[in-house]
Amino acid sequence: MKHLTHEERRKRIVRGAMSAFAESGFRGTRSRDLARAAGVSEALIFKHFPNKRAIQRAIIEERIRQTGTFLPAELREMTPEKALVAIATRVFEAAERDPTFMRLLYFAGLESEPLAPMFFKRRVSGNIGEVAALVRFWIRRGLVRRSLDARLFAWSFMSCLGQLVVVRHIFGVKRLSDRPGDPASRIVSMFLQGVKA
Amino acid sequence: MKHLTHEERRKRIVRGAMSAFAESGFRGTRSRDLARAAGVSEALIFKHFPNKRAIQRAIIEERIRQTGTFLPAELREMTPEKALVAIATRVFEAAERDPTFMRLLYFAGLESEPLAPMFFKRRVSGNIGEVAALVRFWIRRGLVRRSLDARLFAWSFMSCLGQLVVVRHIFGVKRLSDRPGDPASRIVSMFLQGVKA
DNA sequence: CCGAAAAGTGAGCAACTATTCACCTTGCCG
DNA sequence: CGGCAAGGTGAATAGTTGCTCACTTTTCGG
Repeated sequence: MKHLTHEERRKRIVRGAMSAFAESGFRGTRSRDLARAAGVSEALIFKHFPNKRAIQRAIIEERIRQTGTFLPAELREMTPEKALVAIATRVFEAAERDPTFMRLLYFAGLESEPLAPMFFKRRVSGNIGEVAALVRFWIRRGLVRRSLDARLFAWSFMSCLGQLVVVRHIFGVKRLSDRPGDPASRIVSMFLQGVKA
Repeated sequence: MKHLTHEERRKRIVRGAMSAFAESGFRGTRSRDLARAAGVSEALIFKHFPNKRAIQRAIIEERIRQTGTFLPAELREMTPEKALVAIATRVFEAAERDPTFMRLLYFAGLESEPLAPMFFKRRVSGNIGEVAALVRFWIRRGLVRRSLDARLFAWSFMSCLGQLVVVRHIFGVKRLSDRPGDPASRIVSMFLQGVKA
C-alpha cells in the first residue's frame, strides 16, 4: 500500500467506516470489514484509532462539528409554498443520493451511542430551528397565520419528511399514493392550505 | 426450573427475546441474554428454536399475523378534528407505554431482516389504509376538501406522528415547542386548517 | 545517500458466542 | 408404583472477533 500522510489515511479510514457502519451497524461491522473498506490492513486501523468505538464517534463528531447553514438565504425571497417545496425536495434528494449517514445515525441511536442524541441536539434541532425562523419571518409578513406555533410546525413538517424518507429507505415503502405528480408539492399544499373543506 | 408446556415456555422465550432484541438489536443480543430474559438455560432456547434468527422472525411474524382493526369504529361518529386527535394521542401513548416493538422493528429494518419491510407492507400500510378510508369517508360527507389525496394525507399524518415518536424515544428530543397544551391537538389543527394566513 | 521516523502489514492471541451433547428431572398414564 | 416421554440443564466445541506484536517498507531532512 502506498504511504499516505497520517491525516489523509485517517480520512480514508473514516470514510470507509462510515459506509460499513451504515450498512451493518456498529456490532455488525468487524474490524476486518473496516480494513477492507479503507483498503488497508486491520493493524493500521488501530494505529489511527484506539478501538472500533472511537471510529464511530469520530464519524458522528465530525458531522456535529460541520458548520454552515441548512437553509440557503434565497428561500426568504420565495413564497412559502415554493420554499417548503424546495426544502422537501432537498430532503428527499439528499436521502436518495446518500442515505449512508442517516442509517448510521439510526443504528447509533438504537445502540444507545450517546453521540446520536447529541447530534440531534446540535445539528437537527439547529436545522429545524432555521425552518422555524423562516416560518416566523413569514408570520411577520402576514403570509402565515399569526397564531401558528412556528417551532411545532417546523418539527412536524420536517418529521413528516424524515419519516417518509425512513419508510422508503429502511422499510422499502415506495408508493405513497396512486396519483401522479410530485409528492413534495402535494404534501406542502396539505400543510399550507389544510385539508378542511 | 418448574416444568411448563412447550407452548407456554415458547411464549415466555419469545416475550423475553422481544425486550432483549429491542434493547440491543439482533447482533447485540447474545444467546445468554435470551436465556436470562426467559429465565431458562441457553440449551433450552435451542430446543424451541433452531437458532437465534428464528426467534426474531417468530416475534415479527406473530405481529404480522395479529388481526383486528387499527381504528375503532366510533371514530366515524366524531368530527375529523376529534378523530385525528384521538389517533395521535393513541399513537403517542402506545409508544410511551411500550416502545419495545418499535425499537425491534427499526433494528430489524436496519439490519436488513426481510420481515421488517414485510411487516410494513402487511400491517403498517394496512393501518394507514384505514386512516385513508376514514378520510375518504369525511370527503364524502363534505367535511374535507374533495381534491385531497386521502392516501397521501394518511401517510403524511401518520409519518409525522411516527417520526415525532422516534425522535423522542430513540434520539431523546423531548420538547417540540415552548407553548403549553397538548401537542397532539395542535398538530392536528395544523393539518386541518393549514398554516396560511 | 543514509538512517531515523513514520507508514504499513501478516500472523497471531485471548476472549467471546452460537449451538450441540450427554445427561438429569418431572409429571403423567397404565 | 414404575417407566418413559417430555421438560430442562451444565459443560464442551468450533468458529469468530477486537486488538496487539514483531516486523518490513517507504519517506525525507541533513
